Amino acid sequence: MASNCVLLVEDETDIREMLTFSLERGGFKVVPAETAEEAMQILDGPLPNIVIIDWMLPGMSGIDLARRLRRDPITSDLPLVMLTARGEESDKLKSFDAGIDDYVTKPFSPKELIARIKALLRRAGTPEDGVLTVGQLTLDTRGHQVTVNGDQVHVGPTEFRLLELLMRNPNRAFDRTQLLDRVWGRNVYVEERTVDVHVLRLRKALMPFGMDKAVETVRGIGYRLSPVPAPVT
Amino acid sequence: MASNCVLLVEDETDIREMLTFSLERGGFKVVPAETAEEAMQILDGPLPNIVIIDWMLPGMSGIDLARRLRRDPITSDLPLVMLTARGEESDKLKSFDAGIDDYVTKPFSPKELIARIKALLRRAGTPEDGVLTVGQLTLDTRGHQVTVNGDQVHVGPTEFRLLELLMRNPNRAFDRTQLLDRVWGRNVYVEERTVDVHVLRLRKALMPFGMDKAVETVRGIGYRLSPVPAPVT
DNA sequence: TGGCATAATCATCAAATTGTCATATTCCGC
DNA sequence: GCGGAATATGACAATTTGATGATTATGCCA
Repeated sequence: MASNCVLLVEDETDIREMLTFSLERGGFKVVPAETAEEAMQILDGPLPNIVIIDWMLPGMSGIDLARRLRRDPITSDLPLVMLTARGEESDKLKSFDAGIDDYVTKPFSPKELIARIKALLRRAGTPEDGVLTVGQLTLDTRGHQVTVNGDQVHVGPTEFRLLELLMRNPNRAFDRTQLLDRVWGRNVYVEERTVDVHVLRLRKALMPFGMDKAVETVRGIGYRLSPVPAPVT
Repeated sequence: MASNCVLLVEDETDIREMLTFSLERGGFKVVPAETAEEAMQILDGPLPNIVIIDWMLPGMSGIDLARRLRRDPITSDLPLVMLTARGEESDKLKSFDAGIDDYVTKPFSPKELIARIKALLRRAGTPEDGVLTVGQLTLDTRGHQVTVNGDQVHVGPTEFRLLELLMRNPNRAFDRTQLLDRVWGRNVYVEERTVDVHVLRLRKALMPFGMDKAVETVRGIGYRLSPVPAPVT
């Protein structure tokens, strides 16, 4: 399912179509559902990024759907927005109590709804943004951690920066001058051979995991990180 | 700053007092500020869990304050709720655009505001019950208690705040500057080495429970809390 | 005002990291 | 296969960084 995907659970055809139109114009992919039951069926497949639920639904009510989604571990983290015609305070409180994230009363401006959805997505957004992945290798820039299949790899600060550069540019070969400039910093004088040593140390650290082959030598040029170790020729 | 701590930025005395009363009855600790400038000064110290900002403020406006908080890395993650008398759509859109999380128009029901705050705190990863859990570690922000498998661990106030920050961001490495800013407060001058000492004390306190390994040193960077102590490499 | 608990600083020791060199080893064209 | 160039590797000393205990300062409460 695409990135900005909204599951819209609304039984009234005209409102559903109006919202679908507005949301799509707002850059969202919309999957419509007419009932809570249909919504749950859809949620058996790939998850959307957010679910918008109408309070009044035939069959299972919106709030029951919300409770259900919160209870299921698979959907319990999904951002939920409740939509309703009534401005009753007790309804709002019940909804929040059921675990929804936001509540919008009709009539509402589609723009405001979109703004609220975006704010919610921003807040719910996967906090792990600093994670680079190349093949089996994982580098967490926030946590300063390198892992192979979850196993922690210990590398020194310089090797970490070196690997980070390589992982940000997989398959690209850097010569030693470039590496020195970008890892050590410009106008810092160190021997070019020093790069070799750090590449060696990086490989040694990766060796126990069989990933040392990922750092390839480009003879006459420098080094390159390969997602898949090159097949032996 | 206590667990469910709300920074309330509101210049009108009666509204501020009414809100303070309601919020405290709702289980929040309230820190009031009359102006954006005062709020920023407060935010130089330990951070609250959420900030409620009135749209209309003397001096710097509420929306400018919101923008400012979003721009500063230290406060950029703070949940923000905008409060306003006007129901103007353009105001709402501008607020959401400035990065706020929710928007409530006066007159509003205090109960709804509290429900929205709780929903936001839930979404933002700040548990309302004040209990953080990372691995076997448990930290109760309300009772100011740290436990490992139910056994109480004694830590001083500074160690407590330090641990709280780390537990709110497991697996994330902080350098000493960040820790000083967020645990000690900004513009407080203390030696960077002081962090080491408090980390040491925290580890010592956790040692009898074998959890001292959870506080990991990230050489060249700072420290990190790991849910599962890393296997020796 | 003492006394106590916590905090901050400092000095020192231990450990990790780093750059360089000397010496293997590998690669490639011939 | 040979020779030279390029790369890999192991060792080492200097430097940086973190850990730790002693010491002093600070704040709080009776």
